Amino acid sequence: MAITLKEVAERAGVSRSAVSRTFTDGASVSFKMRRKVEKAARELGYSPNALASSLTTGRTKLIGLVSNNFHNPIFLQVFDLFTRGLQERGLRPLLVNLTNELDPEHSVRMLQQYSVDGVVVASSTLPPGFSRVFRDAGVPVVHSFGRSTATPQVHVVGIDNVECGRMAARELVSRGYEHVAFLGGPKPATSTQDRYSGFFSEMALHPNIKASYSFAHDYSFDAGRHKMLSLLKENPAQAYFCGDDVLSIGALSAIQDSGYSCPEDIGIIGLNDMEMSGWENINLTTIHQPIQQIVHSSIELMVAMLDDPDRYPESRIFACSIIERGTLRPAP
Amino acid sequence: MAITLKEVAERAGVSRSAVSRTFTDGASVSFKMRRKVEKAARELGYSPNALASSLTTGRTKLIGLVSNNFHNPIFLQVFDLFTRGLQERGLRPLLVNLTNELDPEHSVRMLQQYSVDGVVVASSTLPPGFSRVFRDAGVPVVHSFGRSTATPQVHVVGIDNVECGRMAARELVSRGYEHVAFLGGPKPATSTQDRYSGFFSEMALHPNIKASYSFAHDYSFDAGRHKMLSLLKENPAQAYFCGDDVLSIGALSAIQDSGYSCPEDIGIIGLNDMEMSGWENINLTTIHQPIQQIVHSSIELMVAMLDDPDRYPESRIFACSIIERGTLRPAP
DNA sequence: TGCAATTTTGCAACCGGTTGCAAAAAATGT
DNA sequence: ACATTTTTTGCAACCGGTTGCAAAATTGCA
Repeated sequence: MAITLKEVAERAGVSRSAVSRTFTDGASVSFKMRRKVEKAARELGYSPNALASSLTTGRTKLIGLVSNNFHNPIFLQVFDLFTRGLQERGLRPLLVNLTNELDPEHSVRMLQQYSVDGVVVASSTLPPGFSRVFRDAGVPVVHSFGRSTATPQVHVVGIDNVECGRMAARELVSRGYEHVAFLGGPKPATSTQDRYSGFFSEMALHPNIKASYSFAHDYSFDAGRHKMLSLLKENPAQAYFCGDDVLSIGALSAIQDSGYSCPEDIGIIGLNDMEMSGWENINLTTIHQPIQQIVHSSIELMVAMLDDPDRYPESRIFACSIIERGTLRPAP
Repeated sequence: MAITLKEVAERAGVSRSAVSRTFTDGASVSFKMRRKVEKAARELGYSPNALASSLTTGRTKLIGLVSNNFHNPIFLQVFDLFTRGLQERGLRPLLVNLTNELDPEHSVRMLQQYSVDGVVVASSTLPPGFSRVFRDAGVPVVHSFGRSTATPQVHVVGIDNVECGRMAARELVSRGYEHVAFLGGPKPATSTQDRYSGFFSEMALHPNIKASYSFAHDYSFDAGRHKMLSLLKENPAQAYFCGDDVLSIGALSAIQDSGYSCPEDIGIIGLNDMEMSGWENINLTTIHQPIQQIVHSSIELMVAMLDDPDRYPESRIFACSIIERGTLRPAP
């Protein structure tokens, strides 16, 4: 068993409170006392038990990091940024994998049992109601990559997916395509819905351009490939705005395998700008989502909420931009 | 603040111990008592504080999941498997990102402060000494994807990298290549060293085949691409065994961009068989590393160690196999 | 040097649970 | 019905810390 406060106190010949105080900054300890205690602690190899102290302080510095997206490579980057960012601030990410978990209440209970100081929900496919459950349970929550609304009920940090849809549509229009299409991710995801509505609101301004749509059942390579293979069998569009990059890459592979070429026969524009999209043998034109900013901002917001749990919910939206690579033909 | 044991006890009109007992299985509680307590708990929305109980039981069910590899897509799968596997057993992964962390002691201290029940180190690039630090601190540790030795000092679960090197060499020999090469990952990584020595021990049996080597400074696309670009400028080999898949894909992109073609001009065999390697527009021939088995076995071992912390250290090695796709030319 | 103001220290209660032990209650046997 | 065994329950101490409060020690100032 590890060394405890009491043992240090005995060895240093002081009270337990004295030891406790030398290890809490801001406490009143004389220089001599501090030295005595630190010496004893060093000799014994003592380090305070964070969980025991959390009992009285009410702070664990544990942050639930909840996600359901463990198949999209962009989330590796998201986890990297979150874990490092949290660690730098002395917070500890307790990772919760929601895959196959149908009952959000279950995760809420679990995280409450561990007295997490806050929860970050990182997902674009979870319904807004999910993060609200945490809020209702009195746990500070930030929904990263969530849907931002004018009247947010929990803190949301992300992008304006409607605007991204418009942006993609404008880009395809400007390239002179006469038949464009939306190939979305999972239909129920808010990100899919918003990109869809943005895309078609823009296309409505161009009634002479044909615009169609379909959905892949997943933000995944296989789903994109599969859907595109079937689209290619019947009158495909000239260019597709795909749900995200990994879906786009699936679609690209389908295009190539079916004897078409991209961007000559069919154009593709993705969304996310994940690292891999820049690889020379993929070279995907895509809309850049500023992941780093989103994560940093989420952490900042979380830290702010730890001080003020009743902070008024806000939406933080970051601008996206088109990264031109090789999967759209040049404007005529 | 959350509901506590005491409040439930008061409402149910019983002692605190009675409440505690109804929530610890295996404890002696009469049916009537259990019902009374559960009713009160339900009405109050009580759920026990896991950290408080850990104080007396000495168990937190927290498992440190330590890694330094947040850039290799294969680790997303690793995290997925670990988090789900641990969750299924009622354990909670506390994620630690070691990127930029030079001092292992620091992480050890941090994990000790949180009284983790055990630590999984998931990395092929961390030195064996790193996981030993945990063992020395009295924390049960499993090193996944680590180097297995005949006399393990901590539990290791992984593959036989030396054998993989041999396997790759044999494969290239059998394909009739006359100049082969090893393009390793970071030189200090044990995985690199072992694959290197296996590769050359096999090639030593074929003195008439030219064999050269070099190292990329990282298991990454950029490192692979960069290294291959420079190799292509001077007398490249006919086929390369690359450090891992992501390195291979970087190398492939360099080959294609330099006007060579794969497998016609230059062959590539990778290692890992990550999901992406099977994508039709990558289609990499590679050595399959049974990640799922490794993770499952690591978790199993960890669970076993929770019951018996002094369990004798063992190495668990899983067989790899070649997955033939399109980046090696057929045997002559 | 003496006295008030300030700082440092220890006591003891508390955070939210668990558990050994003995008393109380229920079950069993005759 | 009573004695005996078994099960259930509550008391109180404990897990490893923190913290309000008052006593003790130190400091400042006349």
